[in-house]
Amino acid sequence: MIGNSFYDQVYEIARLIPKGRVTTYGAIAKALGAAKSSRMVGTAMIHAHDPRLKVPAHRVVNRNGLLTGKHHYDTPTQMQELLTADGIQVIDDQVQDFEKVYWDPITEL
DNA sequence: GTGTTGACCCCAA
DNA sequence: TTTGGGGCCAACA
Repeated sequence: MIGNSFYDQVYEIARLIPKGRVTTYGAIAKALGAAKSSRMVGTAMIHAHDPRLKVPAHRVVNRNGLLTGKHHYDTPTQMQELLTADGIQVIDDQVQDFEKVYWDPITEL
């Protein structure tokens, strides 16, 4: 059963994020035609914990490339380690070379 | 049913 | 640099 809710659209795009790349909440919201609803993208990610969704929430960061949602993981380093495992350098909750690893769902999709 | 909060973003002073 | 305001809307008390 595939829903068409805003959340499901967010999850759909999040799954398309290539390994070793990241995107932002705002970019996803904008790609869905709801640029001002970027907040909802973040809220949706909280629900993304459900393993059935298979959403790589760790590849979604805020506009500054900062890991704002890391506190929602089991451990404060979980998100950072997942990104590092993807080949992304993360120092002090900040994605390094953010411009290079940034994946724009609008341009790339 | 109302009020507050929040993994955000943009703009102004 | 920090602070404040507006917008969006789901989840929660």
